Amino acid sequence: MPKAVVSRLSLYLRELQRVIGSGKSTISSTQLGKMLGVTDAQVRKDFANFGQFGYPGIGYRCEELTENIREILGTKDRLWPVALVGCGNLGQALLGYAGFDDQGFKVEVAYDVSETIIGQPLGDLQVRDLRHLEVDVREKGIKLAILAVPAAAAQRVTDQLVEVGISGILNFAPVTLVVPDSVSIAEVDLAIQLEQLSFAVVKQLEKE
Amino acid sequence: MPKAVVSRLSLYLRELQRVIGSGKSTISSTQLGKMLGVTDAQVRKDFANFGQFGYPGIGYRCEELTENIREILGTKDRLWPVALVGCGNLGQALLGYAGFDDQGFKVEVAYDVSETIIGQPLGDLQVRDLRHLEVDVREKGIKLAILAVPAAAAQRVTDQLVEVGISGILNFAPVTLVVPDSVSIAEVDLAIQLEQLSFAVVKQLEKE
DNA sequence: CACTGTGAACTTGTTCACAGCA
DNA sequence: TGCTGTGAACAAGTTCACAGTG
Repeated sequence: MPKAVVSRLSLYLRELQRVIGSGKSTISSTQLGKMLGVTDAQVRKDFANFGQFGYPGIGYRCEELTENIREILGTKDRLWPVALVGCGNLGQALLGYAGFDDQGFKVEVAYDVSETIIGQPLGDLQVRDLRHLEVDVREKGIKLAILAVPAAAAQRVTDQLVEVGISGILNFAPVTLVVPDSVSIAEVDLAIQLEQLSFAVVKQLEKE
Repeated sequence: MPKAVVSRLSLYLRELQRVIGSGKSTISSTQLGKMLGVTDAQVRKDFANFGQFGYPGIGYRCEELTENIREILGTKDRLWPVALVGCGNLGQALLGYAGFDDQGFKVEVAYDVSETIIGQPLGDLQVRDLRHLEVDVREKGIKLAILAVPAAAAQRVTDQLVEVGISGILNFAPVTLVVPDSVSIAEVDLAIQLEQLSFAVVKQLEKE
């Protein structure tokens, strides 16, 4: 199965939630595809990887499809506890960021190594010493971590995360992390995103 | 040309900067490829899209290659002025985030629409009323914007950005933005990234 | 000799086109 | 009729393998 499929599933989900909000109860592959700029065949093929969710002549029932996608992504009837590691500027903002909760994720613990930050209240949490990581992770069954530490510390902290059994890391440090195959990484590098835009803009200017 | 090439260019650049920092002056496609998990042929093909940068028998000169990539991405000898739109939690953190400057981007202005935020100092800037957008963008020659407003406002603000001539938008709102073809969008949706991890983790667990 | 650059082979991912169903 | 599900055709992207070069 193409791995771009999974990221499209997330996008379908996002659109479906909007569609449901607007009161529609079914949607065709053509309509759903248009919303994110893919063909109708693509939409159907994507879902076909996981089963048969549609109704010929009708389309897809929004509520039902939503549940099916959640099931596939692993966020149905489940709230993933997440550890936030690094409570500087970015970490703090991420904690404040809404958007997570209703998608099935909840930041349960926040860590830092700086004496001045440890113990501070942050949202409805209190920043904890990274030393507690191992015990907390075991106790709370945490599998996912958000890594918002400085680049220089990223690999070292990652090694600790892997050590205590974290299986997925959302990495904000501009560094290629080395992890075992059993651990997944998602990367967000803001400079890289801006570079992509820069390239696109320069190319566009040339075209004119 | 495959469009994944451009994002790999950014990654090559990131690694090269590390390599240069460690004192190496040349690097082979094999070495560079290993750093981000691609084949040596891939590395060479990627660069071949833009010219001939390597030296048979030697490899690539790191400094030179870095400059060439910057040239391609449009960040060589140039500092892109960027507008930050939305100065809530996330917006503020993004402003504080380092990483931008030395990559050729500088947030020059920050906007909000909330009376309580407008006028507040933020880093070495002062939050401005979004109404000034048009004049500022023209005066400062701004082409790129970071959009960190609530989902509900995202499309409306985007329309304004497009209107005043912004050509690239880094979007943090969990919404598919509609823009003309001449405008580029890069998306960062944190919930989607976590969903990708959730899927990967669930799949991994099944495997065991 | 160690490496790049590149056409040709291959693999992966997308679209087409139509059978089958409500 | 309006739509899904899907094999078959096609397109895009990646790897191979080797000629060419300092």
